[in-house]
Amino acid sequence: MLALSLWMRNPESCRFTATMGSNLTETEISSDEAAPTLSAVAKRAGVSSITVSRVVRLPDLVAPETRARVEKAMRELGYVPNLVAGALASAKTNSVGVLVPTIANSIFADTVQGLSDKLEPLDYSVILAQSRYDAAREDRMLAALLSRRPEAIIMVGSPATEDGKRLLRHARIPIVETWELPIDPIDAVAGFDNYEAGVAVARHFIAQGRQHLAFIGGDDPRGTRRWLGFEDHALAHGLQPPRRLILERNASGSVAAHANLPGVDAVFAANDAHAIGFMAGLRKAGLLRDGPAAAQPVAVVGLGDLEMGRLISPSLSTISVHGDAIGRTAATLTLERGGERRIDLGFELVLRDSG
Amino acid sequence: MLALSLWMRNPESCRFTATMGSNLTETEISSDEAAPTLSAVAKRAGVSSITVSRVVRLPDLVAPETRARVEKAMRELGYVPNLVAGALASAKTNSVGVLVPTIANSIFADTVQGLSDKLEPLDYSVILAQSRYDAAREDRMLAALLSRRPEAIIMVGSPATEDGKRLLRHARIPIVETWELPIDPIDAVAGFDNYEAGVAVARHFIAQGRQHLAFIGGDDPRGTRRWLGFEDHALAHGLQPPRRLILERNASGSVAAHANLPGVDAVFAANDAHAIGFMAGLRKAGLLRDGPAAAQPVAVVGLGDLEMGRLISPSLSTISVHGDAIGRTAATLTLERGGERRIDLGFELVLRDSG
DNA sequence: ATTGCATATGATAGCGCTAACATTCGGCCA
DNA sequence: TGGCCGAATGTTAGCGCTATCATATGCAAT
Repeated sequence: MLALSLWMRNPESCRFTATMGSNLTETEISSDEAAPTLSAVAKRAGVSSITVSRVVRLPDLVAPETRARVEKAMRELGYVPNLVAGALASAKTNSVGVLVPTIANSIFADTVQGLSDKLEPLDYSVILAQSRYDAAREDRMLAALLSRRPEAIIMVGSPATEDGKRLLRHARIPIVETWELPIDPIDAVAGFDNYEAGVAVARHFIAQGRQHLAFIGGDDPRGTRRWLGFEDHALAHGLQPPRRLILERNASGSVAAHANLPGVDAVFAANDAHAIGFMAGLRKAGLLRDGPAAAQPVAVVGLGDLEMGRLISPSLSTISVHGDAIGRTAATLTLERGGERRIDLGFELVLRDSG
Repeated sequence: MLALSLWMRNPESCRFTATMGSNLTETEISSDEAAPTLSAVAKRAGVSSITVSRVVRLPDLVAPETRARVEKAMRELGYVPNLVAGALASAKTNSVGVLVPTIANSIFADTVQGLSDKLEPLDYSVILAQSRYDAAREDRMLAALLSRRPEAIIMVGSPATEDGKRLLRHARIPIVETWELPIDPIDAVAGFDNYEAGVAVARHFIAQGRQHLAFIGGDDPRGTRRWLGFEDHALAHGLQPPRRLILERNASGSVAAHANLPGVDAVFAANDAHAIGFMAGLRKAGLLRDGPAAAQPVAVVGLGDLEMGRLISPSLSTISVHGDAIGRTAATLTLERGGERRIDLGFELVLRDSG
């Protein structure tokens, strides 16, 4: 193999062997040549490079025998098209930028999964960036994404800064904001009404006869909208002002949360992880029953409908949101320019045993 | 604004206003011009395009006054560099391809998070692809990634097919395989020994006096390695052959699993989600205690150390694996060519109340 | 035979940027 | 005073493709 490899270093030899009908495979190509280009394939197949380009992109335009010859040359050289060059020449990158606050341990992963599943079969690539809930980093990431000239940007929420919004507005590509329904969207929207989700939970707690409500979770824009709906509805129905506890983003903090909420008999957690952490705290305090919601000293409702919430005991009541549907819808909105640009995917209050 | 916008359509007018010292911002640029290029900025600033290029990439090489002038022009035009063109010219894309089986509800999200956190500050972009545990799709995704000419590829596991391996070997870029320790790696490795993880759990069950072992989970390569270690160790210690139940990838299937495992008194679940699902089934069957491991009729150990496992009751014993550390290490391996190329990040058997 | 038209292929000119090599100009040393 | 150097800027020639417009060829319709 070494000898072969050295021998192969002369491109003419390659060509010669191929002409002689050897069935060289790409494994046998010398390893110190530059990656083969369109024109290398063209030369080997005895056609012009545009014909090779057509074999890759528009095979129907090429006569079967020519195509076969070119495909053979591509295989022999181990040709991998260079989409960077292709994108520059065609002004089409076939990529979409995706910006999420975080991908780890988060429901946004479902959204990324959903949109990838829709886009990958269409030969779009996903360029992923994370803002980590940091406005400055978000702006940097948006600029970084845009400089790769994606065909569209899909993001969770809206840009936190005016600079970010301006950047997107000037990009002249489809922009999809997700997981909320901004009043003044940049372009398209695929989400649900976080305020109404808060209202729905408050309404449920009130119907259940709960008196002292609390909200736990982050203070990101979506969490805050949920809180506002929750608070407004509780106040409108004459309850004591609900309490709001802002927690770190990991669920462990929520375990200790109930100590800071004396007298509270119903808790809306901004996401299921927090809800489950909070329930762990309740259990330690002897305030969790395996019975139905009515038997719970403290009712708990989460948001997200994690699979895990169905499995634990007591099972977790939650606002169910279809993260993957949001992703798929967002993908559709990037591909179709016409039609409705504001899609409310709604949510559902799923009542189980926790509250 | 409309009038201004129309008026601005004439580039000469733009230039004129700028010359007059107006503080136009990019919001005021007409919306039907093509995205500004380097040379548009250069023309406006009265320099050559290479100088603009230097202001963007090597600002120290440009005199402060020139730089200021160029930066002003960039701001006024709302210039966003075109990295596609830059990548083609410099043969450097500043991107890495990342291939995971799935990102939703999975520990791989931690790995993606970890590597992004390391790469994004260095101005690398992450191109994300999912194989969905499908060998054909994996090969397609690898080819798609490579055609974008990433500087490196980071993937979970090894390519399932020879074609995939060959593709990567010929790419002549750093390749990092993660979450396992292949005997014959393509290039670099950041993972742990799945076989030994299985051994560790079997050893623990034996020490605990358990007699009838079972393994539940997927039949992907890593799950299978865990099973093999588990099985080998159990057999070597004279136990009955352990049972293996292959489940769908969602945890719900595991809820019913114990019905198919009569007489089993210790279960190793290939991941924490399955473990928690299995425990939900045990609870329904009255086979779960809130006491310590020794009190459990059926011991359960998971893998992954999800935060949730610590929160539920009984708390979940698990093989702890640092997914984010795997990601960060993989990122480091893509950036540094020298040094150790096979990094075993190990695992830890964390014993809690479930087994 | 001529026209017309579809099919198959090619020549040419960029896409927007950067690498590599000039060039200019003042200052400083011998 | 000539030569040399570094700092600042420019010129040129691509990177590997694709859009666009030719150019051949065969064949049915006139």
